[in-house]
Amino acid sequence: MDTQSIIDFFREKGHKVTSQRLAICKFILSRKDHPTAEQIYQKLRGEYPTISLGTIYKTLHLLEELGLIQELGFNERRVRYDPDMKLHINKVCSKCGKITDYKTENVEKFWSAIISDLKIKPKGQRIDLYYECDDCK
Amino acid sequence: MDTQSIIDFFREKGHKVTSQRLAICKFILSRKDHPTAEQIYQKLRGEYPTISLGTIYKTLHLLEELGLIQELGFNERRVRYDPDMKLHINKVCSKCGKITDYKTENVEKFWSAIISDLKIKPKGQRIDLYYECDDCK
DNA sequence: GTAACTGCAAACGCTTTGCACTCCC
DNA sequence: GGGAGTGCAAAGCGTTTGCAGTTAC
Repeated sequence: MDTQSIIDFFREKGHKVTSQRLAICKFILSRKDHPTAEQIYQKLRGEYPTISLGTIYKTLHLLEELGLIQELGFNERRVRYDPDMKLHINKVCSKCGKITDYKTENVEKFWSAIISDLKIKPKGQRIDLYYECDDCK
Repeated sequence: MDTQSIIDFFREKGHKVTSQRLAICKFILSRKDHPTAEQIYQKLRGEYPTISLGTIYKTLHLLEELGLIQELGFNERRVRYDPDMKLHINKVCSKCGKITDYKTENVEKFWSAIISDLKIKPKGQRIDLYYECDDCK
């Protein structure tokens, strides 16, 4: 999603476009490591010295409402934000907490088999696989 | 897991058996609705009027360490506790938050195909499927 | 007897909220 | 110009921690 598409998207949905909102949105959508609000804050306060955690949270909630990101509660206290709304597996290292996304055709195939078994309309999903990553072995 | 097995299990692992610990353990292991610490507290304080939330949390952490239960962070603030450590899908209503477990042979096949693709030793998993339950439709 | 466990209350830390100020549109 | 958005600080709230008293073994 490029900058102009994001701007158009907000306006279509009736939300104003501010530089903070745009920066948070561009940042989270480009990340694959499921950052926390604090990490986003630390990263953006260089360019936007007056940005506040409150604004980060409000923007993230807006993005979730609009269906652009997903909140993932892991068993740390903090929530992480995942910009990938499509079917994928979060490979989570149970020691260091590092998260890597994983996708294959097999995931798609087997998931759709399960969905059709269940006869329900899925609204989303979240699949975690816990393991020990190479660095922690 | 019956009462005697729980007692034996604690002793084998070198932990003392107290009436509080036993009650918490029996309660959570029998539940399929992934209760929160507060719900466990409210339920048990009838029989154990002096039991404290601190004890509930300490016991739940012990049970997790021992591999008897799993902590599930959903996007509420509270953590839920799931006594089913085996492969299953948490069907989560995205409106009311109700959770139902689901298991089939297809789920097993789905997961083992993915595991063998990935060539890693899984240490656990967590699969959520979000939908709208009948009551919320 | 003593080390582990409990209960209480205070501390913690992430997240939310309220409100005056600002800035898109 | 007006209402949505921001920034700040305080409040909220689930969870953790410390410690004195208690209990299992």
